[in-house]
Amino acid sequence: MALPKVGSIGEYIREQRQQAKISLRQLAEAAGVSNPYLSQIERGLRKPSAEILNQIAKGLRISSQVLYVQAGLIEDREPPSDVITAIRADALLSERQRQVLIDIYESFRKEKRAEDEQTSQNARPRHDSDPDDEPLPEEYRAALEPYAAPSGNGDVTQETKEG
Amino acid sequence: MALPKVGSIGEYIREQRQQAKISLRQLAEAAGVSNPYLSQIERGLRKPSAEILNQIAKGLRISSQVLYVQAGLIEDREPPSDVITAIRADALLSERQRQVLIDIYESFRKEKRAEDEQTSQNARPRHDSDPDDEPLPEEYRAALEPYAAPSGNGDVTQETKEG
DNA sequence: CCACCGTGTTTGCAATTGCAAGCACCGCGA
DNA sequence: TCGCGGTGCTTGCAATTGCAAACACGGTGG
Repeated sequence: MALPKVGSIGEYIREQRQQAKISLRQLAEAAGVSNPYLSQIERGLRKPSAEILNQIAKGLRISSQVLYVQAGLIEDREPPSDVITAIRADALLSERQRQVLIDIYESFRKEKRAEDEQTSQNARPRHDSDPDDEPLPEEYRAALEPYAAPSGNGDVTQETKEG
Repeated sequence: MALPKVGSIGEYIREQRQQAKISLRQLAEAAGVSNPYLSQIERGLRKPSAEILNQIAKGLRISSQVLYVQAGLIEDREPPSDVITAIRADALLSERQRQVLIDIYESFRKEKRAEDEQTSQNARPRHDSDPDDEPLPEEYRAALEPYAAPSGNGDVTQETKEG
């Protein structure tokens, strides 16, 4: 199962909510669902329907599709094997944004390739979870600078941005 | 709400099925749902969950997103956001890199939307979700703050690294 | 004629969603 | 010491999903 567990959708929602710095009740009201239910969803005790998922996405002001993908509901779609192509095809990005995204992506690819060469052709199927293996190199920091969210939503357990 | 107004999704499924020239039972088996339930769905008597919808889409060999749109679950003018899908499907990225890329992409989208609203308020595609929803709660300002400062200088594009 | 196989539909019922009400805990001010 | 408002969590319960079993109707052929 390459698709994420159902529980991960809850974690993802919670991460997004905490990142937005809003309380569970606030999001519940914004999304139009009850607070206890949202609590259960976030802890993976309930599997929300698409309708609820959609409302939560609205409440979080994020794409519904992101949540659907997280929930494993949109994975069968033919994946554009090319991230670059997808970025270029996205008409909702400005030219500069597109360029930055492609830039970052290529940098990531380069870094990954370097890693790969280091580890030889030792077949490593997945990186699994190496959360803090190594921070992002400086090059990417430059690209991220205007947004300056190094941790993103990846790690909630540790606040890397002190002071 | 004893009468779900999801008739269109059922009709659409039935059309697609008949166009594919397969029986209800065949599609039910291909989709992994029971025949009677599929029958009820096609006649609009039941509102299928996203999971069922996804399986039906698979059985029909059509995009799940099309069904979601038909079901009104992606009514939010979700653009060709294949970028997310592509990023998630790209096995050459580490989990962390994927997260960062998606994060940046979403931030770009948010920023673009804000720009759009600023430039043209008339052509706004009606993003109001609920009447009791506040126009733009302050909470989200806090959420966007680390990424972009709308009030300040929104220009994010800095020459990344390449010349 | 009646059994057989196909179509789609109706009927109960277990399992689940989603919610209202309430619980436990914490920080703050009187 | 209380009360007040905030956080998230637990508990029953109505409403709904989704399915197994059985139904009605039509064609085929022994």
